[in-house]
Amino acid sequence: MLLFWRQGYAATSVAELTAAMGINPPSLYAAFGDKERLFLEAVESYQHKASQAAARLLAEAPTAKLAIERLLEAMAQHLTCPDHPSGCMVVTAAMNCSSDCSHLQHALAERRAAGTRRLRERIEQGIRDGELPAEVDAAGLASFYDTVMQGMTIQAKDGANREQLLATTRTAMRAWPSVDR
Amino acid sequence: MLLFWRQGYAATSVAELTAAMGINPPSLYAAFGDKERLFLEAVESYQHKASQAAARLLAEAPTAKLAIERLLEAMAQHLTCPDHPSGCMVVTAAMNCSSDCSHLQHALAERRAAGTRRLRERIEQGIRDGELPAEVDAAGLASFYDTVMQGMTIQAKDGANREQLLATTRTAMRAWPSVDR
DNA sequence: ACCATTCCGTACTGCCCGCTACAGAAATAG
DNA sequence: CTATTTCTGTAGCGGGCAGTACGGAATGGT
Repeated sequence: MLLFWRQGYAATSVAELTAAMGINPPSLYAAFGDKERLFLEAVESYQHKASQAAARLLAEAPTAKLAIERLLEAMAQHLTCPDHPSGCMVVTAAMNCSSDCSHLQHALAERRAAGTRRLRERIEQGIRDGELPAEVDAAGLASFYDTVMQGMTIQAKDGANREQLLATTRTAMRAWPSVDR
Repeated sequence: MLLFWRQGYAATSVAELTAAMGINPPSLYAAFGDKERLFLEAVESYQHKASQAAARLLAEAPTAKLAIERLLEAMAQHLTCPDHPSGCMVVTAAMNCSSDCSHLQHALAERRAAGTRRLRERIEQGIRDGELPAEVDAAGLASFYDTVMQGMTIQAKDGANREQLLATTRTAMRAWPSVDR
């Protein structure tokens, strides 16, 4: 998972994977089928924790605004954690793929879309709770904060530190619709 | 350039390049040296137009806020133009690289950093012109709008249309510091 | 203790990669 | 019209890729 995370699907060879796992190619193929299924399992393992944590964050925050804010902050923390590669694996791992693995790109794009959907649902909840005017475009707002988080992945990969990402987070929260707008 | 743009450096083979150019490998190597230098020339050609247009936009806008707003709008237009691959080549083309081409990643990261610098300078100009309070963090604001643009590249690659990106642009402009803040 | 089965390490396959040697064609010069 | 030079197309180089055939070692049931 760490190799795929750091280098992406195509740039990571089976030889690197087997070396990192301390096994030989036949064991890898017996256990996972092929490189592609191993990749999908790695993504699944990555996202299981990440998306559970995000879901809890979104659910437990008292307001939609706080939910988004905490999610952005958690993302800033996650993207710059020194214990693993920087940036979000779901965003970067299948960015440069030739045409023969476009289904991997689509699989990850689908996961990103699912994340946006959860964001939108939390914002819609905020509208129902009266925190936001009914005419607020929940999908557009979710898309905006998703865009910011994906941009933060690029920034993190380019070496931005945590404080810089948190500053971006604070700036992004200024775009939250005010009650009188 | 279009191939590198769509697929990235590593995923584009010399065979594809020669086929697209209608030449044979020896001609390519005689003209460009190797695949890497061809890539750098393609990036240079890409960015020459793009960054000139951006510089003009930034310079000609009457205020810093309008400059950033028009830049974001132009970016939304560029990222979703149907005449070429979606997304920004400088952001995506060397995202997944193995360790042996990390210098290409750094070269593109440097170009991205140069873009952020131009943004910051325009904002600092706005501060000098009294459009913004002196205590505004120009670097942080530039970094924020750069983050949004880079996130828009991911969105465009995931199929977002122009109107969606323009909506994100409008939302991002709400984060612009107001005079009384 | 014996045997069947499962595991694993070596060594390999065919394939495509970036890149190039070389021969024949085209163009230019005398 | 020939000689020389420049270009270009074919065919192939070593090498690394994803994936596998197979023999021997470890395991476990009887």
